[in-house]
Amino acid sequence: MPELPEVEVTRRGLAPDLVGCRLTGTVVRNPALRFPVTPALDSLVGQDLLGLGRRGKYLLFEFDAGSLIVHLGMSGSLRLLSAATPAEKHDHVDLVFGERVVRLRDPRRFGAVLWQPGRAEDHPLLAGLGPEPLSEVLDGPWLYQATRNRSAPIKQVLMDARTLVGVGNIYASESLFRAGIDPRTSARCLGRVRCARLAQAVRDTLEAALVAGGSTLRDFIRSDGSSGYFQLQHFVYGREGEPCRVCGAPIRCLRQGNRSSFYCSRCQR
DNA sequence: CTCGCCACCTGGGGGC
DNA sequence: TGCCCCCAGGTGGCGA
Repeated sequence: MPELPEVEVTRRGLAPDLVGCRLTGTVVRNPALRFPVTPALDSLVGQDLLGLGRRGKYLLFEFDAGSLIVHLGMSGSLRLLSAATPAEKHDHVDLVFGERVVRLRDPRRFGAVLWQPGRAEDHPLLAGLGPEPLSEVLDGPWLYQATRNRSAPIKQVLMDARTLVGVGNIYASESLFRAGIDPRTSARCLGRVRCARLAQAVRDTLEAALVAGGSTLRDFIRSDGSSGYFQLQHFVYGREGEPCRVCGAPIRCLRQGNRSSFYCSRCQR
């Protein structure tokens, strides 16, 4: 489900209403997410939320003693609701802030809710992550250097969080289309020019998706319950057989690492 | 190291 | 209708 734009849209939707508020309760209806939900969420009750951060696709609820790390997996969403709203199926975890509640819904239960004392970046899941794609770091020279000893297809290297965080299956396909690069190209075969084009394409794609509120295909909804609409602007993702928006050739689909990759064989070489 | 593949889990859609 | 198989936005962990 959520890639960087969807997670960031969620963060921006929640932060203005929650930062500075006191956590007054927690509810764990089903702790069996990808990892067991951190026991004793209760110990956070009474603490003030100092900030709501993000690292890659992880949301960081920052308290004085550490951070509650939340990952939305494939099908997770966080909504801000009245605390009186009845929970429904797949509503696994609540963070209650007085009259309001942040509710995690995650049908597939690939998400995670983990407590990390101290600095969130010290958590083992976050420690090995690559740089943020919307930071100053991502540019042509950096991408060129980062791909030199990577023989895997560029699509899979883009989706590897140790290379770069935040780019998942949708935005990898979309970024490669915008850069005019075939997703099967070995990463190390990209020259400086194509690396520069791809770095810019990743930034442009993620920023355009952010502006559109992310992509809503199945499960993703914003914290206020509304949908993102970037899916209406997808050039290739989910468009197999439909005409390329640039050249009209039919969009093709192939499997890479057991994931679908969509591309235009005329625009991408 | 890196790569390629499997696993986790539920639900929706298509084909028969 | 019902059943079965495939597919889905992520990513840790395994063996090669």
